[in-house]
Amino acid sequence: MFRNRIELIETRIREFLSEYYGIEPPELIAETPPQVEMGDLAFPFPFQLAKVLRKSPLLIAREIAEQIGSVDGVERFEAAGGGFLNIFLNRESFFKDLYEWLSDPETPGKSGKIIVEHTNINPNKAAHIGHLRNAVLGDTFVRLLVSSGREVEVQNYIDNTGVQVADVVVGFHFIRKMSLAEVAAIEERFDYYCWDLYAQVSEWYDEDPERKELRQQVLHAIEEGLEPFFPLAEHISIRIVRAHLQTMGRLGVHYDVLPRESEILHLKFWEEAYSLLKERRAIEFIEEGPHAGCWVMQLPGENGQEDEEKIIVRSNGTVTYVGKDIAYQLWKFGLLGKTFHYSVFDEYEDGSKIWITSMDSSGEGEPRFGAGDRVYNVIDVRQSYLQRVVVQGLRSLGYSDQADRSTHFSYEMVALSPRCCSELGIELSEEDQARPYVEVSGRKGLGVKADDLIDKLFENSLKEVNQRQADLPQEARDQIARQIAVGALRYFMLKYTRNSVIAFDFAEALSFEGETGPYLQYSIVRSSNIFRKLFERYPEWEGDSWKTFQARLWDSGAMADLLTEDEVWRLVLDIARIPDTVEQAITSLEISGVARHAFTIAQQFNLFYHKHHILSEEDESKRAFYLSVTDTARQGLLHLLDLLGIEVPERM
RNA sequence: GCGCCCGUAGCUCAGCUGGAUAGAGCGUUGGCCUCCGGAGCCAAAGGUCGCGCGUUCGAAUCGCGCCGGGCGUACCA
Repeated sequence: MFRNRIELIETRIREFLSEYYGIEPPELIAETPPQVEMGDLAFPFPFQLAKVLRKSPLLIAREIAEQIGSVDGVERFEAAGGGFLNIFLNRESFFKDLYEWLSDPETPGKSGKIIVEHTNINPNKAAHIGHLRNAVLGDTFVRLLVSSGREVEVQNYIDNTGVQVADVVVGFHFIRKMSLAEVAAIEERFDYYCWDLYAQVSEWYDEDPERKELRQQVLHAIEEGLEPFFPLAEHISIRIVRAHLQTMGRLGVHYDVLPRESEILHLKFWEEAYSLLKERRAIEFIEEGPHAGCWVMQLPGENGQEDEEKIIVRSNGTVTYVGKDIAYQLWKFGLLGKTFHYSVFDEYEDGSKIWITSMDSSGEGEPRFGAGDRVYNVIDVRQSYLQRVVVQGLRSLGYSDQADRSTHFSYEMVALSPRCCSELGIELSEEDQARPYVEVSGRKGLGVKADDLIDKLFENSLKEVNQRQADLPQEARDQIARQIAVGALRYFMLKYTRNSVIAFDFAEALSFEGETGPYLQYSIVRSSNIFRKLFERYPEWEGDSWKTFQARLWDSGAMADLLTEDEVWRLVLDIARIPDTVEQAITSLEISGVARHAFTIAQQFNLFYHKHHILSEEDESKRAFYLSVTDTARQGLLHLLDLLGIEVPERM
């Protein structure tokens, strides 16, 4: 709604410039003045016109402000600074429109299915904080897309036949010497058990590099479906995937389908892609040189760089990981001529199902996945090179449209601060001590497990809730503590820009004060409390009946006077900017802006809350006005937190 | 070597496609509950925006070159 207004104003300015000066102006960019007192919009274009019109920018801005006349929705124009054209909106009509928009903020549907792949954790150990960043970013991005009317399919790829699973199989079979039955009988947390085992296997390899032969042997057996390794690998990966879904489920992260590498293998996706790649000369066979005997793809060098070769098929005939990824990407766009079968893997509380790929049809009701119009792969920045290869694969095959619609949603890793390491009891080398952060390493078992962090957050918030809400039954307190823990964690993962490395620090992650999820939740709880108390004190305002007082105010024409206060107006403007913020987050893949915007609004609201005592306001129309503002902030924040996947407790 | 990213307050980070006096949180210091809940609010202190050129009416933002740090660059995934 804000955008529409701006566009109307821009059109009018454009008309005026051509009538009055007879010129076509450059791009009109609407900015926000540094202070509300200076106006609601600022146009710097007079600076650019100065040369053409041979007048000072300030003079131009003045002429326009004086001559343009009245424009719909605009209170007045003003020349400011060295030559800005500033605009003051008509606050009353603006506020009323905003209020209406908030009652139904969703945008109409758009056609085309968007596929978002995220999480994608190797199913051989517990999830850690790095995986949390991926899942929370991916899940939030999905929420943003859905709210803007897009159809979205969420895929979580499972590499169940890779080396990482093989390593754990090696650990169980050769180190622990356990059978499948014995492994199945393990009662302790399986993902945690494997976390330690995987680290142990890595050390075991280091002691004697020849032991890595076992990995190859196991890997081969898994691919071929041979006893005893294949069933063991299957058991491990399925059990770990369940653990991962459980972990992510705690944060409200859901998936539609789990495509597995085993099906990609057995349904011969790669063979299909391979023949396509050869047929269309996207890859070539190398006769001599260091890559002799390999099939490689040419990567056009960026800005004057030399072309590079990326090996897709090794000289021994086996395919690299990227090769399989190209096949998978082709399938995502429905370009492979092959597809999976599916069976139900699990069901969420809301009744929606999560499907997993399978070899055979499970019968009726099998959904159709893949064949998207746009694909986003949420993967950390370290995989940029491989993602570039995948996209080049599509392009080389002649699918340049699909290549253009393939997006690597990249983000920086979560690392551990040295302080965090010492808190975990991890000893660092002097060299590592001096670093700003240390990479998480599953191989070394170095990291913070996702569930441990969530547990700790829950424990801390429960302590607070027990203090503040002692009268509530335990179950209710647990529920609130859970919501706060999730709110804190999701916000923490979203507040940083994508390409900043998070040097994980417990003190910051566990904070509930300042720029945190709980601060946002608290602001909303406060606004709810106002209404609850209102209904207690003024029964005639109960439910929606306060809106009759609001309607009276709106008709009275007293609104304009009440909206003169800049603090209130700033809050209103910030709420009106929500759709822009969301749209910008989608196009720039930068979600932190949405998180920050929510914080800004919450801050403004808290300021307003402290400045005005709403319930004791004697003047009914003023009271109705303050309630309208409260309601606006509340709706805006609820909408934003919904997008961020953060629930709001009843009390806290 | 080459490519990508980062360098802004003591610490952690914002700063939109260049725009008006560089912001927030934490921490520090000092205030604020006869009042809708203090997970809150207010105030103060704290900055050569890594350095140097350049483009521009205007640069934290764009270009080039340095310095410091990180990550990629495998017949690993």
